Amino acid sequence: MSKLSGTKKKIYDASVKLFAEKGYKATTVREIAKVVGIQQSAIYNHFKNKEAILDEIIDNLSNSHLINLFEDKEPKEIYKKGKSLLKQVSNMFKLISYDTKTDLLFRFMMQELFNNERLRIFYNEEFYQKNVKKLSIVFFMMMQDEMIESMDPLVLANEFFSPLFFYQLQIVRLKADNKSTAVAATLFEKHTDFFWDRIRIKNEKKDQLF
Amino acid sequence: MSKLSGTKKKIYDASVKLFAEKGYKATTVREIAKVVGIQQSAIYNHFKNKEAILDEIIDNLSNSHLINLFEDKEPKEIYKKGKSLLKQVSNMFKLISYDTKTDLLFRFMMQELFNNERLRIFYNEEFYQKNVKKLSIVFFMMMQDEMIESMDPLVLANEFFSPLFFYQLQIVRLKADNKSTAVAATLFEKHTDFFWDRIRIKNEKKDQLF
DNA sequence: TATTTAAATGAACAAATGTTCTTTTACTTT
DNA sequence: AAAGTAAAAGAACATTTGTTCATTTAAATA
Repeated sequence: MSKLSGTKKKIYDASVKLFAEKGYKATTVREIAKVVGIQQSAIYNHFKNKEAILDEIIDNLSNSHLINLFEDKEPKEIYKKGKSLLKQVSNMFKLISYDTKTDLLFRFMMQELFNNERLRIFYNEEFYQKNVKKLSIVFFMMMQDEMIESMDPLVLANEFFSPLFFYQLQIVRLKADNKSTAVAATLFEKHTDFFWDRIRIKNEKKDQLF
Repeated sequence: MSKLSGTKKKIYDASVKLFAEKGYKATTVREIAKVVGIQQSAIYNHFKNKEAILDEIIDNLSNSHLINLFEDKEPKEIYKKGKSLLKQVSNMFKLISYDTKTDLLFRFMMQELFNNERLRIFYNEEFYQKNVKKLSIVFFMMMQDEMIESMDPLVLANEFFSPLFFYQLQIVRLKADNKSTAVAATLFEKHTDFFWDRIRIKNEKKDQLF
């Protein structure tokens, strides 16, 4: 997407912004053109029609940082990091909600989720399933290594994932009203602390001191 | 809302359905009229304009079951119920996502969240803050009664609330594609089990048997 | 029953919107 | 410099959409 002709990229970026802020249906071709600084008819030199812009945005979601919580590293390599790995994942969610590009993509995704089946498929497969499965593999390995308690890894992955998603939604929603996100932002770390502290297998020697 | 003239209620219900399924902007007055079975002009005998329908729906969200997780009971009366109270709250979320009326309201709320400031205020104050605060009071009392471990009650409330919200969104999304919700539905209970088991203060006598 | 009121119809309008087409401009290639 | 190509502008069109209005129909009231 980065190697597009200047104008096409501008149209694309303006559309992401407007679709995220107002929704696809409420955004007009004239508005997009105005943001780019061209005539509405010029848009059709770069995209077949309005829907083609939408399709291209959805196509490119897979390449965004929206979904790469693990930076493409394999579970085997990283599970030993324990809590700091979870901190890292939690931080990725936080970054997504604060980065000015990915937060628009997240908002766009939530905005159009119920209006676009392809987007629901992306959300389910790439954003949710893929990450939760990877998380559950990591948790499974942690269990085998007796770092954390044994239980259904998939349930555990969902329990770790879902608050992060929710807090992310909170941040993006608060930003939509230019409200302070400070309190909500602390919940990312507090979640990881709370979560890890309740699943980790505690050092018995330490415990017996009490 | 129930004591409206027949036609007004029909318009209202059809609008909720269509707004939830396609979004406010994408729904036309002619579509609403078609679902009701009248001419589009007849709608204006009951509502000033299209936006007035939207406003009335938002006004009435406060009266819906969408937000009453506790059935108006006071924390003092209910905190002693412990886990079964959490089960009950968890079940309310599940019911909302399966009830054919409230699931439309929830979908409507998520659909229009970023397009309507009044809706965001409702979401924040009535749906989120109110329930999380009530939850944190309940948790605080449980802590004082030494039923659960001591920690920040508000963090705990968020940790309990957020997965339920997420699973609710999952159900509604899956239903949008007529997919099976069976797996997602089990997560409501598993969340409560997981959560309670990790915060409750365990009976020491029992524990010492091991 | 006669009269008033409310609600539905059918036609129409004005504005908005996606899209197309022709012309003009600007840049690249030979 | 000339020719060719890509992109922008400007005008226009066909639909869609929210809304209005005069007229008819139905229901309630006196």
